[in-house]
Amino acid sequence: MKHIADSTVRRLSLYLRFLEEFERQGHDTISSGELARSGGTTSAQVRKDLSFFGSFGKRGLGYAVTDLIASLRRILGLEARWPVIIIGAGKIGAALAQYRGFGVHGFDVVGVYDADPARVGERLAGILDQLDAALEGDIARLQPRIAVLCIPGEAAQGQLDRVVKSGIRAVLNFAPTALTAPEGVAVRTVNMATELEVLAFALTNPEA
Amino acid sequence: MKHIADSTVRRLSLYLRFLEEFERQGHDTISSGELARSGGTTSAQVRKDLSFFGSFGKRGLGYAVTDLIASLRRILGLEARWPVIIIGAGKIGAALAQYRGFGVHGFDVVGVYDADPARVGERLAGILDQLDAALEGDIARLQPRIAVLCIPGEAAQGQLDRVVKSGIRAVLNFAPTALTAPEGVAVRTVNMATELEVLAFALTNPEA
DNA sequence: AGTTGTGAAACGTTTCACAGCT
DNA sequence: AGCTGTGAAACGTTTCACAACT
Repeated sequence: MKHIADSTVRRLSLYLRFLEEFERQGHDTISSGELARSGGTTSAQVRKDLSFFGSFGKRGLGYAVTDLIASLRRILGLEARWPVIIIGAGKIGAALAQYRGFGVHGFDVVGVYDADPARVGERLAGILDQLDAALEGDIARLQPRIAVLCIPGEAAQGQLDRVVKSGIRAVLNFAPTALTAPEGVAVRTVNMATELEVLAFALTNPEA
Repeated sequence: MKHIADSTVRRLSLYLRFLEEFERQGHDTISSGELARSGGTTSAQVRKDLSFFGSFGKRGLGYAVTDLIASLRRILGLEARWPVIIIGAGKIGAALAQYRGFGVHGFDVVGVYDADPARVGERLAGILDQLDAALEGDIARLQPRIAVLCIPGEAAQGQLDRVVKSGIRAVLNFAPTALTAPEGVAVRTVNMATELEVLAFALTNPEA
């Protein structure tokens, strides 16, 4: 397959989100123009994004909402459910562990780990474990495919290396550090400080 | 000023993060190559990013760490502190409100609002307020420059319109919805579902 | 008539490569 | 000798515009 741009995949995810809403509202077809408005893009962009994966519409008519949802779910790899572990049960880790949206979108939190498993209390009972040597065994047993890192910056690279060594190939990083991973491991970093600084820059340089 | 790419601003923020660490380790000069490694990019990219704003290095030598930190802080608009309000005190909103990293990086949480101010309890006491008609008055009085939306998707556009009408020009959105804002208002959306779906795509299409 | 799918053009970003300083 | 700063080249992404189809 030809290489697909990150920006394309991000938009496909947004289209899917909007289509699900659109279907709930009882619509059964949608045009690239309507879909574009939802994602803050253009109709040509929508058609181009989809064209990388095939031909899903009917000329003169648009796209069948239910079919397009199914196609996008298949393209994004959401036909199966994805088991996820969360490393770090501080405020962010604990908030994510309890976030119901995970499950709705096809991701199952199968484990939460913290160096101090007492820290969060009974709400994570049954799922919060000691972050120690047992992690490797748990990964082998539960086969999580994605690890979410919610630990301090200085611990992040170490835990990333560790889960990669155990076979995990996708990491979502909330630590405020750029991480390096071997070829074939997907890492996405969500960095609060950077997001705020981009906004500070925009406020400081309104014309840029 | 020439338009600056979003990707450039993001990298500047990462460079700053790394430089602060590098300074703490006692180094006083750094080359574009060393800085590049930290941000997962190339030395030419680092030099190009900086060149949009001026000339900060010494040929043959590199960059003076402390000076470059000061320059980046000025470029990003971090010389003053930025007052921030958080709309929504659910799990994510409450976690952010208590996140110390905000303050460290020059952002002050001056208000947290929720439709039900009883929900979080005493830890946000003195800062958590009812999300009601008083918001407009608070914005006029406290002059926050950035609003962080931590509310359900269906409420997000409404609260965005509201804070924009009160004069806020920068919004960080954690609701899983694409938002529209008038020209001149910077909006950044952090969407958990999309981040996970990009990882699911990467796992499903290892070659793409 | 209306909308898709898609090559080609336009645009933007990154990489190259080297002149110019220190 | 070493490293920056930067035009120019290469590359990637978005937009255009229109033929193809319903």
